[in-house]
Amino acid sequence: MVLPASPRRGRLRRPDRWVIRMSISRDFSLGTVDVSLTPIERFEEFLQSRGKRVTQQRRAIVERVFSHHDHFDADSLLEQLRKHTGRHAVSRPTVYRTLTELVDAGLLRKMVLNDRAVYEHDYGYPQHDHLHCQKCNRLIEFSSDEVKEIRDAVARKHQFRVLGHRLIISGLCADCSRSKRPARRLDLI
Amino acid sequence: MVLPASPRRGRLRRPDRWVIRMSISRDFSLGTVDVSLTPIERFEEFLQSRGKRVTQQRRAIVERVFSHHDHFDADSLLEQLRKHTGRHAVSRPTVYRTLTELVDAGLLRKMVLNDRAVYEHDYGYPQHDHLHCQKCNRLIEFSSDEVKEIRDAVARKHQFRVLGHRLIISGLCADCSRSKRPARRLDLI
DNA sequence: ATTTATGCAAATCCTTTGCAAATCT
DNA sequence: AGATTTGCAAAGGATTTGCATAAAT
Repeated sequence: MVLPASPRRGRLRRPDRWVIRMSISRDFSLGTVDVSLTPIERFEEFLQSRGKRVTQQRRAIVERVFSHHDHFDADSLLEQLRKHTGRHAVSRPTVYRTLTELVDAGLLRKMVLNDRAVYEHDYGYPQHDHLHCQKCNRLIEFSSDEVKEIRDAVARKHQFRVLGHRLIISGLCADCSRSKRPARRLDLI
Repeated sequence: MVLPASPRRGRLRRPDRWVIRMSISRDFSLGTVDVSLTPIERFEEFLQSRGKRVTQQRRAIVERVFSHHDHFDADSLLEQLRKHTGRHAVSRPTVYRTLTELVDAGLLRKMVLNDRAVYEHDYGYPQHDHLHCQKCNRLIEFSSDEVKEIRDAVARKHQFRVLGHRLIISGLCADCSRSKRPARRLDLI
């Protein structure tokens, strides 16, 4: 993902089995990510289990969010919805509210980069970590079993019950380290 | 440091003050941290190299910050300054401005936990990562050479120039995983 | 004597909330 | 019908900034 602007993609069909499309850099194969429910179905299940309702807005948001694999923030999602959903766009508060629900439902993961919340797919997507370019803001995903091993070993030693981890390696991506312009200050990782 | 129960933006009032419960756990020896300059000296050097001035406020802040090893945020620093520096306290904007300079100078590291910026010593302090308890907010420091090795290997593979990394393992600390109360939602790590 | 810093108040930015109207089940 | 959601406008909270004054070189 390159934070400020994000690319657009086509609409989401409804395949028998949901397929993840890629668009950002990724350094591991997805293999056959096998999830029995589509994100929308999974979300509806979640909503029902909590006595919440399946509204058009919630549906529109999940569809847009899972129409392509990318990192995004509330603003970019809002803009995508305006572009793609036209007059049925969703309001900003609803976007925020739904994003929170999607995280609760385990469909999205949230992280903070440069002082704003950034989301990425979680449901049906393999666990991974990130390289973050401080200059162009690009995110590169990578996966390392060793990280998880270290994590678990350290946790065990401290009798700590792991619920997750986040590793962000920050610096300059190949392109940016070639250019002369100075990098921005290492800020909020 | 035990961070306060995180007030989510806007929804809750922030507590007037939380108690900083002694310093944090550390799982590696400091060894003989060998730095030729004291933090204040180092900072003065930095300021001079940039044509900035050594003011009483900046001095007061560095002294307070390095008077003990702990994690802190702008508010707690501000309060410490009020307590210890009495009427010569420093204003909030100056605290923020100086904190930024200290990060630039390499004296402090900044991270975001529960939606607020948290700082810790960097100068003369060994590189390390954290275990973060989602329930009590405790931070446990640990050090692992392997993390750095993995980091560098991954970076090499991507021709990525590493400037730093951040690994936060979140979950429940030993104490909290014993207790019955439910953990808070995995939020902003 | 200059120039940079400080403090105050006000502004920003992202995010959340109160409430009446609209929408689900 | 009855309950939950939505959208709007406004509020919140951490952090930043404009500007006149104070302090450092």
